[in-house]
Parts: sequence; C-alpha cells; structure tokens
Amino acid sequence: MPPSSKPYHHGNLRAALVEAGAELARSSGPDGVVLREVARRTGVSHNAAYRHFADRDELLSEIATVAADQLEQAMQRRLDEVTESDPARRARARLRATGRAYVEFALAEPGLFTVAFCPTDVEAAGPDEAAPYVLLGQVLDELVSAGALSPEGRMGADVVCWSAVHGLSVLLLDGPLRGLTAEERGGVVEKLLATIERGLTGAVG
Amino acid sequence: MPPSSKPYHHGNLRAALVEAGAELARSSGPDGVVLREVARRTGVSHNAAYRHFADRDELLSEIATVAADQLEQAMQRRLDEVTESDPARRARARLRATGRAYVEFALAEPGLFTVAFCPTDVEAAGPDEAAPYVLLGQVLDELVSAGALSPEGRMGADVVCWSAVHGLSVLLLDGPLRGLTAEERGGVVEKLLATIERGLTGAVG
DNA sequence: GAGCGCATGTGGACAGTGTCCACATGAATG
DNA sequence: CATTCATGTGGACACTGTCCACATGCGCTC
Repeated sequence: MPPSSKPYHHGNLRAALVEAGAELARSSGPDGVVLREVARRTGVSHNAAYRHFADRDELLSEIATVAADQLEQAMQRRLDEVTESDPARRARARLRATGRAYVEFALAEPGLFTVAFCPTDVEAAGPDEAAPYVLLGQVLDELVSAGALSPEGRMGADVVCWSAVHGLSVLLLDGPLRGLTAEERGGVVEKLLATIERGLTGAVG
Repeated sequence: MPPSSKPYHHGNLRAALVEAGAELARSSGPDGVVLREVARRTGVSHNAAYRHFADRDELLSEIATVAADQLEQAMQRRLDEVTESDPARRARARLRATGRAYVEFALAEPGLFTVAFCPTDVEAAGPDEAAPYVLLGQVLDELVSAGALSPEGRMGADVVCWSAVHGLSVLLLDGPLRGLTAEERGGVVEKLLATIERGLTGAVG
C-alpha cells in the first residue's frame, strides 16, 4: 500500500500533524501552533492528535526538532560554500560562516527559529543532542586541528560562540534591536563574529 | 487624601494592577500574566483593567518596563561593588561585573527576565531607551576613557556585549544549556566574559 | 449645597483554547 | 467470521481575552 491514499484510518496522521504544525510554527511562532487548528488543517477532528501526542507540548517539541534540523541544514549549506584552501583561514572562514548562517536563519524564519528554542520540558537531553550544536563543535575542532585555536581555548568555546550568535539573533528578532536596517544588521553581525574570533584565537584572519 | 485607603473607586488601580502582574510574572513568566488572575489578586472584577490598559499586551509591556528597571538596579548594585582603583583595570572589572550581573539576574529571576524581553509590539522605541543598555554603554565609555578600548573598537561594542550575555542567559534559562550545575555555569560565564573582553580590547586584564 | 457628567468599575456574554470523557469505527488477529 | 484494540469522533468542561450594556460615585458647574 503506497503511503499516499489512506491505508488506515488516516494513514500517517502523526507525520501529517507535525507537518501542519510546522507550517503554523513557520508563519506564527510557538503561539501559532494551536492544537485545534493543526487538526483542522489536517482534516481531522480535534482530539485526534491525542492518540499520537500526550500533550500540546509534546507536539511542539516534535516540531522543535524539525525546526532545529532545518537550522542545521541551513548552516551546513553555508558551510559548504566556503572555498578557502589554507587550513587555518579555511577553519576561520567556516566558523564565521556558521555564525552568519545562524543569524541569517533566525531572521529568515523567525517562527521556526523561535520554536526550535522554546522551552519544552520534554527530553531532558543535554546540549549534545541539538544538531546545530554538534555542527558548531566540529567547526571548532577544525580550528584546533588547523592550529588556530589552542586546546585550552577550545574548552567552552562552543558555548561562547553559540551564546553570542543566539543572543544577537534574539535581540534582532523581537528584542530591542529589531528595527535595525538590513545594512546595520550586517555590520553588527560581522563585528560580533570578528570579536568572538579574536577573543578565542587571539587574532583575526 | 493618603494614597492608602481608597480615595476613589479603588484609588490607584493602574499601579496595583502592574504590581500584581509583576508578581505573577516573577513566579510564572509571561504566560503567567493572566488578565483575570491579575484582577482577582487586586480584588477587582475582570474587565476593570480595560479602563487602564487597552490590551493585555499593554499591561505586559508596562510590566516589562518594571522588570527592565529591576535588571538595571541589579546591575548597578554589582557595578558599585567594584573597588579596583587603577582606571584601566577598574573599567575592565566593571565591564565584567555588568555581564556577570546580567546573567545572574536572569538565573535568579527567570520570570521577570523573560518578561523584560518578551516582544510587546508597543513602543517602537529603539534600544536607546532600555535602561540596561544605557548602563552598558556607560561602562564601555569608561573603557575608552581609560584607554583600554579604541574608539573604533567602541563602535558596536554595546551590541556585541549584550548579545553574548543575553544569549548565554537564554540558553542557560530554557535553552539546551539548562541543567548545567552552578559550578559549570560559573565557569562558562567567566569564559564568555574573558573572550569578549579579549576580543574587544585585545587583551585581558 | 444640589445636580449632573464622565471616568471608573461590574456583570454577562461570546468565541476560542487545551484537555477529559464516552462512544464509533475498522484493520488485524484468532 | 467474530473479537479486540488502536485509532478517530463528538460532546463537555474550565479557562482565557475581549466586547457590551449597565452601575456607581467623584468633581465640576450652577
């Protein structure tokens, strides 16, 4: 039986709900993910979701995973665009690309970005599980391999980088920094990336 | 007529509502600020608030101002504790104290901190109005006066510092970094502050 | 000092939400 | 073919923000 049509009562309701919810999240953020509206869009009665999710929160946290994956993919795309060949310069460029992509995604997909980080209480998993975090860790490891970052400097560098770009994203999104022009935003992002890079490696290349 | 008792229908209902709302915000964050509960706690009927606020959002944004003021006061207190006398070292210490106080407040008062930065749509005011932002700007100016930060480096430094501590606060609060022990948190905060300081000034004192 | 107006507070209503319940349906199993 | 159990339905409840018509009484005007 092809996964299209309706092999069972509805077929893959769970996936359909997550998809509809993600669409809602994209356009309206966490508060836009209304259980009854998700059901409506999936062409199913309210309550149907309760056979697949204990809670609205459980659906939200599933959507959050989807959003985090999209963020990671966006970062990966930007990473792949780096063409620099000198190892140290390459690692530095890839670090900057990571940060740039992060803020870029937040501004391009504010709803998804917000959902990706909305407190969910579910999954007591540490930061190691978050896909974007893993990616950042790899890039920092490259920096160490290239000799641009000392092993001592590597410790906790993840959190420093992440905090900086995440904070900037939030402040630009709905914090006091919204309203900046695209040009101003660009300058601020570069300044932040340069500062972090210099702070971690002691120089900027 | 003393502002106690009830000089008019209720007296200063507006202020009472804001206070009750702030209490709710402190214990339960933005979603905890429920119009009807605020009214209940103030001993007034629901709807009464509508004579003083157009909207729940308008009340929330008033509470946000209160929360921002408390944040600023907490930062100011920590600033005043710096005793270093050498100008450059003093300015650096004060910058670190500012950042430390910011994260400290976020962790100590998560509800108020979140409310202080929840998107309110009201007041299109730029970042210049936010009290904590002004404080940070002053400290950075001290750094320039003390010769520890170049005027070019000063440009945009506000945003860099703010982004870093804000991002860290958010990630520690309900992001993937919650669950860190107090000790781990302390280490991360210091690492972040040192990195920013080195990135801005080129050295760490 | 009497009377009135308008800001202030009240009670009721409505739509919308998340969640619980009892019930319906039908695919898979014996 | 009958039964079972996961899956989906419809109705209900408590709760929310917001709008409405109405009540109340302070402060102004005559």
